[in-house]
Amino acid sequence: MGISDRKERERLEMRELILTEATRMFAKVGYEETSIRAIAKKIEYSPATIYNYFTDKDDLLMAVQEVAFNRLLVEFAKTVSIESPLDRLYAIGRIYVEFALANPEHYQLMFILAAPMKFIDHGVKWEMGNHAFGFLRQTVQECMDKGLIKHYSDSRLASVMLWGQVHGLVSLHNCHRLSILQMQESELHDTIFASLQTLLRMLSAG
Amino acid sequence: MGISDRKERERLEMRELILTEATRMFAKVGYEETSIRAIAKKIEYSPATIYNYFTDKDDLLMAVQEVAFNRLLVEFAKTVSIESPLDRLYAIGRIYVEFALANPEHYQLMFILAAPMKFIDHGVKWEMGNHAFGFLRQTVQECMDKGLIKHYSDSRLASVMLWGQVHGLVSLHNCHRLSILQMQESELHDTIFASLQTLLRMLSAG
DNA sequence: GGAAACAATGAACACTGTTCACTAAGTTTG
DNA sequence: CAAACTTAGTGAACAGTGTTCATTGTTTCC
Repeated sequence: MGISDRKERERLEMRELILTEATRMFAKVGYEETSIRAIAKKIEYSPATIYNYFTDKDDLLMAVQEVAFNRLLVEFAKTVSIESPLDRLYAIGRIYVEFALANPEHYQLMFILAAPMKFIDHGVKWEMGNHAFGFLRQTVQECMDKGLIKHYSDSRLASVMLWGQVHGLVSLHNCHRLSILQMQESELHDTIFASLQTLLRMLSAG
Repeated sequence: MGISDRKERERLEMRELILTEATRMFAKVGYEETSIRAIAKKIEYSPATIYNYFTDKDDLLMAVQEVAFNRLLVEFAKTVSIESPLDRLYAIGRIYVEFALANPEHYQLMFILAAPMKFIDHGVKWEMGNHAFGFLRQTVQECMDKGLIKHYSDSRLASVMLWGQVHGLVSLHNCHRLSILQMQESELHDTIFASLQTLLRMLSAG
């Protein structure tokens, strides 16, 4: 049936139109500050139309989160060619930090906002998070297999420590809490990268 | 003039009434989910009355942040009797984590929400943050003076690394991002404390 | 050509933070 | 004591939010 194929295609195109605009606007002014009405106006449709393609704003948020995660994963994938797992680990951390600094609003809806996790906890898995974390953990495991990280025996624990370190610093920075250091923007960035490097050095010097 | 004294006192009492209720409700359901109308109803006043004591919701938020910070600082103060600066450092970290886990919504408005920092960056200092960070930094400095932390020469940098580590883990946990570890709540808590301990051990084993 | 399916929407609902003219009470003055 | 002034409290309104739903107009099917 060619007609229903076309309908399906048009439906996906419409969904994509909304999603693309939402992704752009969420990145620009943030999730909370972007209204359904504003998205509708930009794509020249009625606000109610959006609800024919997404059940609610949270659903839209989840879709944008997926887009953002895929962008991060594309960056992560560039590190597979790095042979030394320790170098690769640093590269992953660096990419994570750079992503967070370059896309603060997307970072927020991936790792900070409570909203997208509503239906998590109810048995539903957080697939995107799992995927990204798995990528990190794999490299950490490789480091441990080669005896490059000795402080830990469980790659999950070492990974979560690394994740916590970089997430902590970039999120403090993105919400202006590091202003107390009275540093220039570039100095702050350097501080974050240096902390990552220090942590890795200490972990590998076990 | 006794009357204007009484008026001043009554004004402060009214401010306190609003602030107390706001503090309670922000802790219970969070800042965003607490409406001015709900606070007004609870204290049996009109919503407009609140605006006679606080310029807007952000102003109220800042006042609650101060209350929350004072509570954290009271806990911090209990560590001054610990002689070993390294033990004291661990105690401070533990208190920080426990506070964040016990008061997630207050933690959020102290360290995560962007709103209260609007007028920061414009030259205004973030006094409460400075105060709490100063407390941490002092102990870190003492550790360095006694040669207990060798990886760093600047206590600011060592402090911000520690802060980043604990903030990262508790904030990931509080917004359910650590669900991917599929651990029990108590296991997650242990993991956070263990990470703090590991970091301190590594820093002191320089 | 008439019936069924469906995408798009205008209007409404229940909220939100916030403002402001107005009331009523308390305080100061003549 | 009464009149003038100050001030705390408020009802009503405004502009905005996410969301729902009956109605429209078009397309597809028989």
